[in-house]
Amino acid sequence: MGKHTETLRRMGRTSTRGREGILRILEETSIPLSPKDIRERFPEPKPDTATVYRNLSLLSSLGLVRSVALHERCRRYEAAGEGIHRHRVVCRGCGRIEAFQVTTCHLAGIEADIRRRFGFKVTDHSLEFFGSCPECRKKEGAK
Amino acid sequence: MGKHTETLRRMGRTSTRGREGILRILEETSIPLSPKDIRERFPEPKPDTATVYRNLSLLSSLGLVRSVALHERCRRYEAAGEGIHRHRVVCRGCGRIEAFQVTTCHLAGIEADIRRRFGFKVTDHSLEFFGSCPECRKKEGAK
DNA sequence: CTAAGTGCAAAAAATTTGCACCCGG
DNA sequence: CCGGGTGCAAATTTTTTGCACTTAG
Repeated sequence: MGKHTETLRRMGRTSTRGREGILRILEETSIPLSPKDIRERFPEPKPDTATVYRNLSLLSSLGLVRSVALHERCRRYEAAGEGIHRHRVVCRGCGRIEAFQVTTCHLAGIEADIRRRFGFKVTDHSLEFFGSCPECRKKEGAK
Repeated sequence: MGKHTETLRRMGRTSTRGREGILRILEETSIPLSPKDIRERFPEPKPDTATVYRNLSLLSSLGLVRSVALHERCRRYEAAGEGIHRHRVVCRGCGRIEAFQVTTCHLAGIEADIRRRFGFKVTDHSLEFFGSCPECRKKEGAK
């Protein structure tokens, strides 16, 4: 049916309104969304909160979605996929979030180092920046 | 009284058992702890959970403590300070956490870039790695 | 038809808040 | 003594779970 039916099918899962919806919603935004945000963006009838959580957890384990931690009370999620590799800057003042792509991730060296030192095989990383956006800096004076 | 009385005093705050305790506990561990972990490591009488939360939030705003997001249900905290700059590797299989220091953080370039592109002044970042530890890789076979 | 997915209600876990009492300076 | 800090209880918020009903394949 939807755009992701195939992908889900290939992974042995059914394509449902809840799953298609979450994937679509996450693809339409550049900043990660909380489960609540996601639910609210569904057209009526909105899926149950429990369904959103269950599907996020399933899609995460399939690698189609990834959780992003921005040091808030709740987790956020973003679409995950092949070439997708984004990072974020979060303003400590107003909470504004900007996303950007990094051309080459300078972290390959660190990952190799981790492999050597701990034997951990790194499959993923998360990198977030925090600071003040132009507006908040202006407000606070010459900080 | 305690080791941190001076620091707190200088920042216009009182030194109390709760605050000294949290700072001491976080300095004694290399992996970040959850509020619950922290409370449990207090000798009797343990402070109230609310007190732990209130103090973590205060110490965070003073920059003496920092929250670390490891994509779990709860936040964790670590001691923050001058030269302290640690990152972590988390095993997706068993949850084991290893901490390590990075000699030079390769991120200065990215931070400058963010400044140029968004006008954000980056004051901090968080970088976490996820993967499988040697034990979990062994268990799962030749992954 | 049948397993997998969903809604609904309730539980569990994490975090926050109000208020009265207590203690550090 | 006084204001900030704490305990205790209760409220909020986030996330999970059990169960009966529905639906995709």
